[in-house]
This record gives sequence, C-alpha cells and structure tokens, in this order.
Amino acid sequence: MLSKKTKYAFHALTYLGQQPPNQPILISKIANHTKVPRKFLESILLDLKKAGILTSKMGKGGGYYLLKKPKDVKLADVIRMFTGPIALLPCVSLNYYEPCEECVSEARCGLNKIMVQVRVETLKILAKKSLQDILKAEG
Amino acid sequence: MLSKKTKYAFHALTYLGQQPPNQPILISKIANHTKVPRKFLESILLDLKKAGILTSKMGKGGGYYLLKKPKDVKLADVIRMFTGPIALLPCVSLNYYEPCEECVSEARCGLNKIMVQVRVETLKILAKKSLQDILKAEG
DNA sequence: CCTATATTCTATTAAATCGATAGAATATGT
DNA sequence: ACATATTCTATCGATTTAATAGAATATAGG
Repeated sequence: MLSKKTKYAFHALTYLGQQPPNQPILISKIANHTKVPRKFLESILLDLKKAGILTSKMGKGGGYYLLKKPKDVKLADVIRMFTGPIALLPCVSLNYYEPCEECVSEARCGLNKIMVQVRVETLKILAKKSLQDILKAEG
Repeated sequence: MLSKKTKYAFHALTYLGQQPPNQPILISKIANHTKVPRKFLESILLDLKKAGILTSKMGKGGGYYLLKKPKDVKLADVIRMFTGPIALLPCVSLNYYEPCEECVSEARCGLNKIMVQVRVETLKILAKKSLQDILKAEG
C-alpha cells in the first residue's frame, strides 16, 4: 500500500494543478482544500520542491506552485519518493535492488520470475501515467 | 513490498511442494533448508495450516505437509494472508476496501481510476499464478 | 528599516507495525 | 512413561509512519 504521505502528495499536486500556473498558493490554503494536516503537508511540499516538481516563494505573497508540467510528473516518481520501491520484492526492484541472502540462484527462483512480471505490468501504468492524467480524469 | 513473513511463507511452501506428498516434514528441517528463523517459521506454518493450505501431525514422526494441491495455492491468497491488501490504496481494494475520508467523490477521483487499473493488472497475475508455477519454474 | 507574512529548518514524539524470541501446554508414537 | 513435535501465549526491540512544535530565514510593502 502507498503511505499516507504519498496520497497526500498526490492530493496537493492535483490541487496545485488546478490552479492558474506560476501563482504561489499558501500552504494553509492547500491544507484546507486537501484536508492534509498543515505541518505534515509542509514537509511533503518541501520534498516535492527538492525533487524539482514544485517551486516556492517565501515571504508575503509567497506559497507553492508547480514547476514541472503535469505531464512530466509521473506517478512512479512520486510513489518512489514517498513510499519507496514499486516492486514487491527487493530482488526485482529496478531502483532499490537488493539480492536475497537466502537465495541460491536468482535466475532459478520461481517467485522472482513472477514478481518481475508484476513489476513490469505495474510500471507500464505508473511510469506512463502522470499528474496530467489525474487532472484530466477529474475534469 | 511484501513482508518478510510473506517471502518466508513462499519459501516454506516451495520446499514442501518439492517433498513427497502426505509426508510430514519437521519444522526444523524446513527452517534449515529455507533459512527462516525457526520460531518465526512456526507461526507462519500455523497460519498456513489455519488457512487450509497445510496440515500437520503432532508428536513423534510429526511435521507439516501440503494439504491443498500446488495449483490451488494462488499467490494472491498467500500475499493477502501475510502482507495484507494487494491494492495500492484502500479505496481500490477488493478485500480490504475503505473509503478515503477526504475524498468527495470516488467516481471522480483521478488517482482512484489509475490505481484500479494497477490492481486489475496485478491481480491478473497474482490471482492466476500458483505454487505450481513456482515449482515448475524451479524444476 | 521595520513589520507582517510565509517558507524553511531542526527536533521531538506518539503510535503502529515488523521481525523475532522464550517458554509453557498439548498431542502422539513407541 | 517418555521422547518428540506441534501449538499456544506473551513479550520484546527496532524500525517506520504520521504528526507536531518552535525557531530561523526570507520577502513584500509601507
């Protein structure tokens, strides 16, 4: 399951994607609309900024707004940032690979083969779908 | 990611599937071959028994062995038992469904729609593949 | 330059989950 | 009766998750 942080991140991104571009939105406004705890949201937005997805302006008239285009914010990126690996086992993860200690031969592990399939099918969706698809669906 | 318990369960099931049928295997023997901590394995095997996948014999000459046929032990069943939901969000889970409190309309949630797709594709694999497929792949 | 406004940084905390262990109770074959 | 094995109860430490508090820093506007 995705962490709450991940879900919150998507809510915030969706809300920001619905605002006029390049116009800073207050954290508290985002918090109100998405019902994410204010302080918790702060750290999420900061992470999204560090990842280059959002940017911000400090001081009066400040706030957060989208830096990347919605179509360039892939769901897989956000999930990896806040939940971690998308694969179901470390030994089939592309970004967080780790071998199983107890595993004699990965090439002959039946479980590994199936979990690779799952990862492939999952990423076919999550690496292609973007914030733009979310926004479009909510039209 | 799957919990270690889930991975351990698959290792134990695979090992038992490679043994002659209806012949009790000692927990300690399973633990040795799968490198799962003995005491931890006990509770896993007991859960698998309660789920009707394994059965056991107590006392001298006792041990665990498969009750279900390998083809009837679907990966999805084992994962749900030890890791929990397969879906990435509670609101798209078939077996552990829960609505999002902050969600106004599930039907109009763009994230929900995509996560349903992921669940569908994942289950196409996990609900069809079984212990038999693992055993065959390791042949 | 001062002040109000906002983000940013540091730190701490409560609760839940995960992985693992210990020991007593119960059942069974010889 | 005894040795052998599973079963039950319980607890424990470590890690992660979710959330909060408060100080520091930056900026607009008068």
